[in-house]
Amino acid sequence: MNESLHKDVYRLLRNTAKYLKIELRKKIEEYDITWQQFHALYHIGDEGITANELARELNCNASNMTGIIDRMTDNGWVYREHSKEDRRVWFVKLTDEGLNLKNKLLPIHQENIIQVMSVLSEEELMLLKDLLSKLTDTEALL
Amino acid sequence: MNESLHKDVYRLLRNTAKYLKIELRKKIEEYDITWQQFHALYHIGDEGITANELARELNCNASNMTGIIDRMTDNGWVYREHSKEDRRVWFVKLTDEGLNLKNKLLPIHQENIIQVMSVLSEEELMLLKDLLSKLTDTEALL
DNA sequence: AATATATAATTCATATATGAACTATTTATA
DNA sequence: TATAAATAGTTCATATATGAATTATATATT
Repeated sequence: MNESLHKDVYRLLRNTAKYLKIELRKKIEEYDITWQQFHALYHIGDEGITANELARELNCNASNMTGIIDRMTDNGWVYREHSKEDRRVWFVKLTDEGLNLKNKLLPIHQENIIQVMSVLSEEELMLLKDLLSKLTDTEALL
Repeated sequence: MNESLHKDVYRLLRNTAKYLKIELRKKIEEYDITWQQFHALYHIGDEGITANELARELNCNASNMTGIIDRMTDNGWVYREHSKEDRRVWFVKLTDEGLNLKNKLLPIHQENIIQVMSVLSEEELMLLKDLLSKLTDTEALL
């Protein structure tokens, strides 16, 4: 098999993901929130979420999460609340302002995603989904 | 059309790219070089390359490049050489040590890429390539 | 030639990433 | 129950990212 095909597709995959991110990110950051802070907002539900869970959702590590939550706290969008069952655990919860911002930005972001992905037909999207799933389902990645 | 399909595929695309990167990165960083510094090494040919061109190759911005080149210089892998035609321009060139490291790591990285991508058949790779190309070929992204 | 404009690279301020070490708790186990 | 091992979150050091402002130089225009 032509082995440069592997490299070409890998490069294209990385670049595509990166360009889509840049495109979507630009649109979100127009609303004076960083990309990662927006994603954190996205994953904080009414019950709150722990820093560790949030880090897992964002695919980032816990130490990184601390700073992001700190800055969001400074911005008035979230606050920390100690867990009663486990004194080690903090729940991150939305302030009213944070909830408002989330409710405002979420539909915008969803619409942006649909827009950039709409280049592909439904058949193509399902096909792409299958191919990508194969790549992440490998033992080597887990 | 089911609109959550767009979001699912977008998320999968981002996650796949991220996991592949993490996997490949881990293997490279075993050799005591950072991921970005390795990619810089990758793109510096015998004639050298300017900081701006290098930044474009790495999809990062020029201000970022300065620090990466600085650290690579500290590590003894590259040096800067003033252009004779244009005093604003610096060429980044490989030292012998940098060239040795590049020659050592390049085939390892290529092999790693082939390994993770080999989950897909040649037909699947070509299909994936087509689908991804459609996503980056949109006007919206340029 | 004098001035305005553009360009290459850097510096600065801020926000992520990453992994190692550390603190406070909790859970497991001898 | 005393102690070891595990866990949640933080701090620290270092390396990227990003965009705005700055410096030095080159090019275009009058």
